[in-house]
Amino acid sequence: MENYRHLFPDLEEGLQREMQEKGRVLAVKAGQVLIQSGQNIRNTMIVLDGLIKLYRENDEGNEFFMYHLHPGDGCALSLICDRSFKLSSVTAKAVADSVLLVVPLEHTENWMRQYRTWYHFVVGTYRRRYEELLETIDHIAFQNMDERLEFYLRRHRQALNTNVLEITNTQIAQELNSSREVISRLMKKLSEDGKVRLLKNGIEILKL
Amino acid sequence: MENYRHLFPDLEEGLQREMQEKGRVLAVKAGQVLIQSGQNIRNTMIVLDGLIKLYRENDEGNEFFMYHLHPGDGCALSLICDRSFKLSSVTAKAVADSVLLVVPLEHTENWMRQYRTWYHFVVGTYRRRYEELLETIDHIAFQNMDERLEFYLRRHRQALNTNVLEITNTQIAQELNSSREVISRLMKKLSEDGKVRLLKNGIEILKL
DNA sequence: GCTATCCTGTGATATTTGTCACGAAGGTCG
DNA sequence: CGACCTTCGTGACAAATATCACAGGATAGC
Repeated sequence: MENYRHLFPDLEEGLQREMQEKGRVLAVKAGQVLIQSGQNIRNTMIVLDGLIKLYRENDEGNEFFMYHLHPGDGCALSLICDRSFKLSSVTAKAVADSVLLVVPLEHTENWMRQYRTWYHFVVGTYRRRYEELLETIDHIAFQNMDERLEFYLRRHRQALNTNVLEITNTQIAQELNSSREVISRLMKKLSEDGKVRLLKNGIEILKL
Repeated sequence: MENYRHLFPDLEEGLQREMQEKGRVLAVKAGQVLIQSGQNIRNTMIVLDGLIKLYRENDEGNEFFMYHLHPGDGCALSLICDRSFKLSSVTAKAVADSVLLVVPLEHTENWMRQYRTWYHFVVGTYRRRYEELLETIDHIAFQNMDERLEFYLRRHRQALNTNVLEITNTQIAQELNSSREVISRLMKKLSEDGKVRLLKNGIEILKL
């Protein structure tokens, strides 16, 4: 945890110490599922390193990409659980090898009243995620697949900080709840427009 | 405010007094717009009476129904604003004549640390709205228009607590970001299936 | 009663997206 | 090398939804 203090410049000294004492550092492998849909939440999770992806899932096994969590981000759903240990309705999966700080919920509720900076952290987290969800709704509600695909690519380029995304059309189709063929065709169009280049095992983003 | 105490059985005595002192009671007419997209938020709003509808809007004037606020509900976006006075990205409109409690943000941040019950109130509010948004995403992402329409009708019957909705197809189409004709056709189907009855100025929900 | 307006119903058609079928390219492993 | 797997591209088709055009009914205001 000491190595990660730079991620939380706004959190006060005492709080940082408590995070170190009460929290457990957990390393996870790329691809590992952290929270399964329908599982109880008993811990707050904060990303220290790596990258986490959050999905919404439904009964029939369809999934839908919500947003990424970067180092310094907390998982909104697990930050405030109101003691009721509600069921989680999303799936969190590590995109890259990642490191998490796991803190039992009983501590974080105390921090909420004890540390003004923690309150700001939680409030900021929730608000950002809420607005990110709103943005997602905008896209599904108002836009066509081609625009949504471009947005998806931009988002992923930014999150992974690379112009080359090693990802299959099948995977994209799943996360946008579309079908491989549709993505394939749209991708061809993007390529013809010079917006991306199709590599043999991924996509290079040229200008989006 | 005294008349509305029963709405907040969980809020502690001192807090209720402060709400009464610091808050301003505001009556609004049905149809009135409370928060316009892009407007600054400087006050927390809590619904005391009536019914408020929240919409997401985009640049081209399309709107999309998000959820209702009932008496006792706080407006999530305005509850925690993190002092940054961010722009609001939604529109709130009174469905019926309504009464609101308006509290300047500087007070509510203090309450957050001072009153444990306020903290729970805010946390609960945010979480519920967050999950409501998730549910909305499920519907747009995974379901067809007919299912979404049924869900819309159920939601409105529940919110308005009546089986007769005085609402036009045009209005529904807007809120689902569809078109009047589509709603008209689907409504006919619902009627043929005996799920609704089409009245001359509204819809009676029979079994949904 | 006349006109303007709003809401509705409906056919025809276009667009978007999903589904099915199939073949090609590349990779892995025995 | 050959069997197998995954991925991709693509044509043909189906389904869902949007759009256009138009007509009828209700209602408010004059």
